[in-house]
Amino acid sequence: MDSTRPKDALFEAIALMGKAFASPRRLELIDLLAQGSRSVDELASASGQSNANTSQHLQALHAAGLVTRRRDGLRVRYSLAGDDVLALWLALREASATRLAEVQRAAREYLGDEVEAIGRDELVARMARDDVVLVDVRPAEEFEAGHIESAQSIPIDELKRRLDELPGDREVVAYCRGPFCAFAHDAVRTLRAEGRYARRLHEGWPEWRLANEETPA
Amino acid sequence: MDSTRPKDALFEAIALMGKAFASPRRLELIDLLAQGSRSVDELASASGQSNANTSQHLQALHAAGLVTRRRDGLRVRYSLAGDDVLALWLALREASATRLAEVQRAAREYLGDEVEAIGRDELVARMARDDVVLVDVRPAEEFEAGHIESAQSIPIDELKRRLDELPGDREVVAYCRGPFCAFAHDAVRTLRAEGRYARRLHEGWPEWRLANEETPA
DNA sequence: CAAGGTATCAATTGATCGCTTGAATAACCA
DNA sequence: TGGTTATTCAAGCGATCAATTGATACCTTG
Repeated sequence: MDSTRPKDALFEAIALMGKAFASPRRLELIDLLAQGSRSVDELASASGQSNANTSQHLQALHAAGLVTRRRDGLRVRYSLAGDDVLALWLALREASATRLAEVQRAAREYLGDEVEAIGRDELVARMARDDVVLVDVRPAEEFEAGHIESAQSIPIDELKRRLDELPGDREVVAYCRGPFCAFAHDAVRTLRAEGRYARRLHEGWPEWRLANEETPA
Repeated sequence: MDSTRPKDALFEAIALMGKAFASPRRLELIDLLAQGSRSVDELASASGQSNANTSQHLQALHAAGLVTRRRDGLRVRYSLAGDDVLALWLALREASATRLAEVQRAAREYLGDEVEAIGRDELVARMARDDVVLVDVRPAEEFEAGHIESAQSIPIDELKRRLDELPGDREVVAYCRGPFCAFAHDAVRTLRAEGRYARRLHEGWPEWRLANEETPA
């Protein structure tokens, strides 16, 4: 019963996709693409890598079936291949945060002191009562590529000088790219330093979108 | 805003887990562990690898937080670290089957011609009518480690000489380790060659168990 | 058609990975 | 205690991978 050879081929094929998740650079690219499609040099500068290296990693991701690309004039825009890929990335990130002390430590180091958070259910309830103002603190292009319905866009860079756009009588909830993105943490700290009551949404736009796709309105 | 260094540490930490999914051997070990806990040399012989090599891969999986181990007398028994890890493996397998032609080809090669399958919902309905007989064709130890409630165990090796244990008036549904396990396919082909009406359950025991954990009875 | 920007290719280097071999350790048993 | 089995450790070799560099291909604009 040495039927092991064709079985090896199967696992080798699956490992083609697994290998794509083995490099920190590629994970960062996937994380960026979770916000929406991007060109090669947008991704290169966002991740601080050379164009050539970024292109190479993107091709690896493409070979693994994780991303799609299409030409757009001079540029090539890459996107995640589908919501199953996004879900896979979120599951890996979540599992690593649960199981690896290294990840928890790195996250604390990167995000700084924990700030008060709010869950999706509570946010939905508060929004129904028109009780909070929801702020998307990601860069404007990402907001335009997709955002939570009733949110207003104030990129984290501009938050300090646009404080007066926020009504003073309601709590502020900030969200950004996800639980490992520092923007919402920074926003909450900034707002609290100004004496406002602010919390961060525990999840980011990709998680929100995915949850709403699964249970369509 | 060169906040990229601590962020790199985060992605590097997550990649520690990603790397664990980059080797076909380790994927095979994960797949075996999805059936239940196993000792090192059970895993070594099941995967056709040397003990030392298997032990090394298991330690890599342990360092990545994907498996737990405990001594049991002379042996060390490894298990998956939790259902989130199982879900992650199933998601990777599913995504790779969707996105990689390589995987589809290897699966066809390994499983042989497609045999008629049945989904979970239909099976549940038929079982409620006591209309089918459900057979677990995995090795007996795996059946004992956990199985679908009303199933009877007939390992694929013994199926041919135990055909008379199956009532002749009902359809047979066979299941095994999962959609990429050949046992159920083989069982259905064997039974059809004997003139019985048989189908395979589209999923295996781990998928069934996980689905029932999520929506507890 | 030439110029300029964007993306990819090709070749190289150093680092890491995967597997083997042989020795060491741990638990059990007589 | 000494023997046996299961697992792990340590060293080594070949193969693969990640990043750099410089050159090439592709598309648009003038």
